[in-house]
Amino acid sequence: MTPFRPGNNRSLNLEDIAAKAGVSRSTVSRVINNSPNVSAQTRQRVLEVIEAEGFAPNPAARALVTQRTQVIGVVIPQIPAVVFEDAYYFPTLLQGVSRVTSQHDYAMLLWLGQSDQDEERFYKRIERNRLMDGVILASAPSDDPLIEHFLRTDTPFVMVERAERHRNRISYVSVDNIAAAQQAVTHLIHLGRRRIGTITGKLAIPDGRDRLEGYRRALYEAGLPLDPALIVEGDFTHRSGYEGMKRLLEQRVDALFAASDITARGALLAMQEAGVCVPDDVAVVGFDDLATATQVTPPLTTIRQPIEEKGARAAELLIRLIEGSLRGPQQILLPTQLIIRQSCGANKSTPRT
Amino acid sequence: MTPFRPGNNRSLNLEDIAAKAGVSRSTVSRVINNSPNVSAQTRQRVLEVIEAEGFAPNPAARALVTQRTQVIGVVIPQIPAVVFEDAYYFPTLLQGVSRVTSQHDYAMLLWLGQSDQDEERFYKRIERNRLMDGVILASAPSDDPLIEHFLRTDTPFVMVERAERHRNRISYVSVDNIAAAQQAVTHLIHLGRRRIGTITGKLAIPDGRDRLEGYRRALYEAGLPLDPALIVEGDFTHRSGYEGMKRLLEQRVDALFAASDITARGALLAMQEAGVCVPDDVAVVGFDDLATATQVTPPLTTIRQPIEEKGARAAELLIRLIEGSLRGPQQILLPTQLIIRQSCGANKSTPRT
DNA sequence: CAACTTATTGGGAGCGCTCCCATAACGGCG
DNA sequence: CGCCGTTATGGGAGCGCTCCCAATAAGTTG
Repeated sequence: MTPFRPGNNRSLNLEDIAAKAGVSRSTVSRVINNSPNVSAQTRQRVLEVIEAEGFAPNPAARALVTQRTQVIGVVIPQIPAVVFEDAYYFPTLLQGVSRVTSQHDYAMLLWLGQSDQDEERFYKRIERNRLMDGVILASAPSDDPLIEHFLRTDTPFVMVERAERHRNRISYVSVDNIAAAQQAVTHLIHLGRRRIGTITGKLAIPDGRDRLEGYRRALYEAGLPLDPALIVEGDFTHRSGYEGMKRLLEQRVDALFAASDITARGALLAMQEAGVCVPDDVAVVGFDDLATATQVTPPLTTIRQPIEEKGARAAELLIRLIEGSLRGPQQILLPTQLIIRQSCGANKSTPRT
Repeated sequence: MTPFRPGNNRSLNLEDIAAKAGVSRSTVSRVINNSPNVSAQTRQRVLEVIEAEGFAPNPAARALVTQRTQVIGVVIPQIPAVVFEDAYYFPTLLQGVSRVTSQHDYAMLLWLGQSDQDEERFYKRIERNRLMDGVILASAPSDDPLIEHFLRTDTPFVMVERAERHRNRISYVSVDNIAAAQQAVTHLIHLGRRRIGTITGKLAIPDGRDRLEGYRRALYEAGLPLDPALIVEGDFTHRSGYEGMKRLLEQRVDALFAASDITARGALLAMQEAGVCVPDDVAVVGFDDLATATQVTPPLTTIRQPIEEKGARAAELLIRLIEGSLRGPQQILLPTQLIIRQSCGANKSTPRT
């Protein structure tokens, strides 16, 4: 990396390397871009010079002509509520994205929405930025203006939630939240629970709505009534779990399906304070299988979703869309898994791990 | 954003805008760069065209000549142990960085170390990348090879921990971990605790070492013996808190200073399982004041450090170094605050917030 | 009113790369 | 041994911008 600094002697370019290797600019370019039309010995010689000089081509010059930057963007518009509470989720997702971009030699430009700040400015900055070959859009509400913009400008992008509004034009990587939630709630039903409450996630986000839908379907399939009083709207946060559970306790629920582990933890706290025993009085199932799931008492039964893989697959898909080896829209659902620990009461002896 | 796509009609450039406004390329450039030598009415006309067309100058072309990209990097080499456990820390730090880069119209390139993957490749990719005007280096071990590299290549960079090895050549933004830890432990001493154990952070990282040093100094100042058996080496993780506390309980400690809130939570869990009462049997003080501190029972007494501000100040400093309005090295220590809740036993009635 | 500033504006050069085309080198073959 | 298809190499053009300098317009002054 060689940014400009006062007095900086300019860094090497193709011509310099060419001179040192006794060839032309073009040949060096061919070597760097793995063009086949270079003799083995010439290639060898050039590579040696490149290595010795630690040369790397100027990405700006390259981008100027190729119209490619080898940079993808990751946009997370909804910082405050979601990211900070569910703090495990985003680093993990980013980790997955990072793993794949690294493999494919892309860099990752991160855009975090600011709660306090001008939203319009945020969007404008992203829309005007022309440094990105494509974008991963995470936890965006389904009416996010960027969706329209990317569609209109034909910008490759991948969402990490199920798309709704333009569902047949949008690529995404997600899990089957409906089926997963249904499995979680059905599990509670099989354990004999009948008054099952739920604290939902943010209902502006498909994941939140889908998990609620899964809850509904499980009750319906089991022929149980759908009691609105047992559904508390939350937003994935700890607080919404804590407050929501207080209300559900008044309804004398015997089980809880929480839309995230963080929310479940908030609910656990409320029950602990109320002297309610988990799982004997109330059985609990969470969602995500964050690290925190095993760090509470009792350890949480939950739905494991492959967050890191979600990020990785999204990045992979995006890069293929950018490079044209795949055409959109592509929609991928990754499998989830019900992880049974103690909080649901099905299992008295599972270890913490 | 207008990446290349097959069949894409090339996006607008200065010349196009100039034609539409009836001026020359140069004048448009002057308007965009706020050069004073443009008549008010010309400027007005050009701005209108720019707005109407949604034009933004091609950053690659601009970077090619200015040698500036308006991009800073954020490098976090130590993902696995630190980021995932202490998951609140990094999003918050990034949030702070993002707030400031957004204000100054910089973009943020994120580099996450991969646990499983070729470390050398990671460093090489960063060193070779020439898209960054400067770098923020977070949670790097003090012998991180990037430090040497940035110094050698004269790349502006800022660390968010106290620098050690080249301390008089490196800019950083941190908190006074030593003083903060000392305050925490002194607080325990004032509460009458005498067998105070500590579970340290990662000792390869200055923050970890400094917090241990603060612990030492507090004991020394109070004339208490320094018992090596009461010092358990950890790494900021929940697990190290859980395991570490088991060992400390054998030593019959009456207080714990944990190097992070996550670690404190692990310790709390171990004590809960052992039937040890907090704060009556063992008083606990953590570090960081993460959201989780108020979400456990009892709520954690802890040292609050301004993580978001740390990121923001680091970004601000970096940008000033890049733009030359400040010369390095600059070293900034932000204030911390002892937040007293119930886990130390000093306060029986504080609410959760 | 000529000479001289000063405020605007236009256009050439060049940043470092890729792409295209022209040229050179090289065998193999009739 | 001349001809032709490869294969390898070199150099021009141009991506879209900024910077510099020249040119023009406009205003000032002796």
